[in-house]
Amino acid sequence: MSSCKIIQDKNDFLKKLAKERAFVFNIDSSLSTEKITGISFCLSDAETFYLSPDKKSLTKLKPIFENRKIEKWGHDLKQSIKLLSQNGIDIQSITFDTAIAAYLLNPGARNYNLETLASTKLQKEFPLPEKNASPDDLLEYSRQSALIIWQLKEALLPELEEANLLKLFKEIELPLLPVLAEIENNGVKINSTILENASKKVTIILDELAKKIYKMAGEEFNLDSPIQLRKILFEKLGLKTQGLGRGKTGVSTSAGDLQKLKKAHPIAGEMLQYRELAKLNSTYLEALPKLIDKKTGRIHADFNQTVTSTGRLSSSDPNLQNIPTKGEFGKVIREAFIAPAGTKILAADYAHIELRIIASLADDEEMIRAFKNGEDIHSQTASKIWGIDLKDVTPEIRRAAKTINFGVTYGMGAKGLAESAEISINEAREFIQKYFEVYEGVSNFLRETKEKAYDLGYVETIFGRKRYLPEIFSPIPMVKAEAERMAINMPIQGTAADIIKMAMIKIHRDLPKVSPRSKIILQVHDELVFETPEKDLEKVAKFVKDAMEKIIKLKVPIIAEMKVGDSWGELKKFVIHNS
DNA sequence: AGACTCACG
DNA sequence: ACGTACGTGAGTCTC
Repeated sequence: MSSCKIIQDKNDFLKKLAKERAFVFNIDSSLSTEKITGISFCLSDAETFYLSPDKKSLTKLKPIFENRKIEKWGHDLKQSIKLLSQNGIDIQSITFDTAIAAYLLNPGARNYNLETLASTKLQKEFPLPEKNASPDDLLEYSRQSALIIWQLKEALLPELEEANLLKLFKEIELPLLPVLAEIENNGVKINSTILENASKKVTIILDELAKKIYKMAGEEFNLDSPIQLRKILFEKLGLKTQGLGRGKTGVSTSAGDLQKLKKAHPIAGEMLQYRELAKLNSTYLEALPKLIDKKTGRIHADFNQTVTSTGRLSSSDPNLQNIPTKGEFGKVIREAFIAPAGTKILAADYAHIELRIIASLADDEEMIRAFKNGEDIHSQTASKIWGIDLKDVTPEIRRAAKTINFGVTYGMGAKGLAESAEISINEAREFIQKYFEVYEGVSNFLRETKEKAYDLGYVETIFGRKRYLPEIFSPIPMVKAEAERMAINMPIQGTAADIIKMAMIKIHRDLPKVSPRSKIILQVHDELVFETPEKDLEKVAKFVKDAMEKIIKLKVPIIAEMKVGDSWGELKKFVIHNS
């Protein structure tokens, strides 16, 4: 590693940089202040340079970073894009990100930091600096990391080509990077008073529930401790544990199992209420107000691009993809996600996207006809499975059909269906059998997908995103069955992820022309959320709906449902008028 | 650090 | 006889 050359003079370096065809850069920043503390570079002849940026050098860097003819390579560049953007630099032509490349090559790895990649891809030890490292050591580490990134890029590019992942990389994942950076920089406005008031109410209810439960238990205990609850339920109160789930430490007290205990003892119902409210209070009502950024007054979550095995995004710090939707207080929490004065929240949801993808991938005649028909898909499924008229489908029957439609995308078994649809295992077996008679193409598709996983060791989406499943060759039936379910689910969930990512890229590119002040603020797997000036609502809704529905042509129509409101919690269907 | 539980799609 | 529906992230308890 000592072979790399070092440029000494800043102006010489900037002149040289401007003439490069491509370079690696790596930004160091302070975690607390989010300020750029240094930028290391690696140039074409393995020369490295470390820049302590001041106003002047950032000004000189701007035209270089914004020059579309100079390619920029880096590692985990989203944070860098955000930092540059906050300094008025709109970076162009990012053509390699080593973290994303490594993720596409093996999306199950979970860890794509430089230290790990240097070891696995370059057989090099590149340890993190010691805790008591000197400033010189840190500078040297930063410079070395730029060189490592260059070498990783050289190693990963042919691997992407070999695995046929280059198109996915260039056309979806890299263009998505600045979209995610912008979503994170945009953030979402929160009315913390709504959350604080709701938390006060919930705390009072929780106190009352606690008193009730202590009385029923005959003693006080920690309601948040599953172990203590287990002792109360099964030792002190002597409730039967038959038919209940088991974990590694004993009988489960999960919501599903408490539900089964409701008939045996009223304490179960009270615990269910306690759990529901305690969850909302600690995870959302109390937590979210603390995460409002003092500078922007908004919450800026992370949208992670290299986490999931299927190609979905994930969200963290905080997770804005699991904000409650159900119940009285669930609605209140969403009502705290507000649109600033003069704007509205606009939400666009793909309707039954995964089921449409199955219909298309499986080329299932019956399911394709159902979607083309435009009627409610679950009712149609119910009508066909039970051979009854559409008008005779009761809500109960429809609910069962909905469960089975969902279950198909997960590779369900009779037992799982029986549990979640609250029917007997025999009934579940019968439903599944009839389902595969009605949707024969789906049945064949699921079988072929498992066979493909076994032949190739991986499965893939329509865009060639791959998930490797070595467990499919396991001699242990349970391990193999698990891999088969993952094999079934990934092409469906992953294709949906590909599709919404493509839509996000198109929308991000063209939205400023339609409505320069509109912002993408959230992505929740099949939903995009925008903040839009009221006067632009009609044209933005029209543009977004059109972009989402036409981003790819399947064998069935793709439908995006539009909603609008003053907050994420009070959205009403938005009807687009014909022009 | 791991287990449990539960919020979302 | 049995542990079986996919993908996440976070708060809390326990050791």
